[in-house]
Amino acid sequence: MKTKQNTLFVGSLAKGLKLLRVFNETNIELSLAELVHHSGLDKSATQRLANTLHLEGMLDKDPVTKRFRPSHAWLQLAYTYFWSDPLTGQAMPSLIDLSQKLGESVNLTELSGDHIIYVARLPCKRTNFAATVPGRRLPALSTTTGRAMLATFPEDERQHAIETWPIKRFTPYTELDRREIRGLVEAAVSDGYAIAGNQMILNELAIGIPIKGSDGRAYSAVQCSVSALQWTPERLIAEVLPALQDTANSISPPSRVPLGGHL
Amino acid sequence: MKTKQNTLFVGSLAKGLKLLRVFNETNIELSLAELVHHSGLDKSATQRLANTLHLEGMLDKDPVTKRFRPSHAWLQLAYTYFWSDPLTGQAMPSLIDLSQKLGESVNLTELSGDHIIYVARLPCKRTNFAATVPGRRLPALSTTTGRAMLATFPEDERQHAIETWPIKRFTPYTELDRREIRGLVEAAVSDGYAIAGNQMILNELAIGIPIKGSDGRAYSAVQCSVSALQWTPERLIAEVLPALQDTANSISPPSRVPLGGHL
DNA sequence: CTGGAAGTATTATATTGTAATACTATATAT
DNA sequence: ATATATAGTATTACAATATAATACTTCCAG
Repeated sequence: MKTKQNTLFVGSLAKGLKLLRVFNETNIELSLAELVHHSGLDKSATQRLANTLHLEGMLDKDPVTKRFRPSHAWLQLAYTYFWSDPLTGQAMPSLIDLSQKLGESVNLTELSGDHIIYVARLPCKRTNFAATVPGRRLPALSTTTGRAMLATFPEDERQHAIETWPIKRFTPYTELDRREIRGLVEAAVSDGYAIAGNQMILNELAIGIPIKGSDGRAYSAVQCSVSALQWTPERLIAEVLPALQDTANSISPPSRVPLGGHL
Repeated sequence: MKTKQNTLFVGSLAKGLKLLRVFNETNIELSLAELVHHSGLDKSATQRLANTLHLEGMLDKDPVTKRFRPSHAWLQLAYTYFWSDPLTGQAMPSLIDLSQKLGESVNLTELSGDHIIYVARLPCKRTNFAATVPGRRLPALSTTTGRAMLATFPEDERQHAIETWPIKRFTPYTELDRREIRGLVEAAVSDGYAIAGNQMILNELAIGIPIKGSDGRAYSAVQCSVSALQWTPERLIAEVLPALQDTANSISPPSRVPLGGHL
């Protein structure tokens, strides 16, 4: 390993993790050769590392096609994560109540560097697969919860984030203009919530509100997303916002140091 | 590394993974010393490996207490798992419909060696935290879905499993007698479903049915769990079973080689 | 203020992972 | 069918890398 020339850095471990990270929405199942290609590691290293990951139960290997794919262990790690995150345990009951009360999809997100990550998802209507499973990471500036959390930050941090944090197009209507985004975040500052439509998915309308800590800053948020075909922003604010606020208030976030955003 | 003296085995990677696996429901956050203690690795190795995991974003480190805990990356891995598992995408819409229709909690499990693992959970009522998040692994013989899946296996495999697979006590009522379990599995063979109460959680009643592949064997199952205070087994069978069966039938499991059970 | 425990840093050493290469099996084309 | 290519698997000599011992630093508790 040439980078991180540090005696406290174990290159082999880092390379193994790199192999895990090659898998994603599109790379669902990979052959050794594909693993080599996507990881940038050489054939020998990939062979040994992938084999180790397989023996250790981190990768399943199809005995006939010889292709590797994520194992159940990946799910188990998430289970452990949920236990380690005090917020999830705190929030879960309220979120269930909320989703039952509204009959609409409810989500819990956390700030993860300059992204948000979905921690808990309670889908009530058929949607996008991506919108039904936890663990998705999205650019904070492109999401209602990201903007709602950012709105709780001091002026200077907020401005810096608006100027530098990443944005990505998901639909033809995804907001890409940072001046517009500034306006939306500032609106969230005064309103206490952020609302948006068609940002991630077409015909989706979402409203997000921050879960503030004792210092007034939010590192997590609750969101409700509904179909734009059946709802209007006005109705969302009138009918959903109050319940959402009750829920957010019922969750007292454990005070913790904010987390970095890797992987 | 003394074990696995194989040139295709990278010990450092395995040790790093071992460190990850030290975290669980109870070991939520660990100091370096605790990591040493639980992993069995020496101080130097633990130091280097934990540091690497931290630098690679797999472990968060509290800058003040210096303690390590699972990072958001653990959730992201689960997200990738969900994409890699064709069953999840296939089943999700039907499961959402089912949970909405019943107004009760619905779960999707897969066989993972001699355990089952919860892949998707759609909680509709407040419960145990453990019953609301995916990734939990339980001894197959102790669960309705495990028994329902096992019931689709040929006689000899079924018997072998009943005699050898692990069992664990969760409540004072958890069935521990393998002869009783045999009876329950055989009932599932003729009924096509398994039902049980108070096995994992007190006052919980659950019914599970297999999702059979083209060969007649099931490696996944759908389950519905309700409160024993409001339901009787009879009512569960009368009112829930038909919908559950429709759901299971609507899910055609992708034919795949069954998976091992590691971690 | 002192002692001890926990975290961090350094270094000489050889164990471990490496990369090159050879082997085998499977698939595709002629 | 046979040849050719492509992918997966196995082996080995070598040295780079991870190691373990040790020393340093920091932070509490007594």
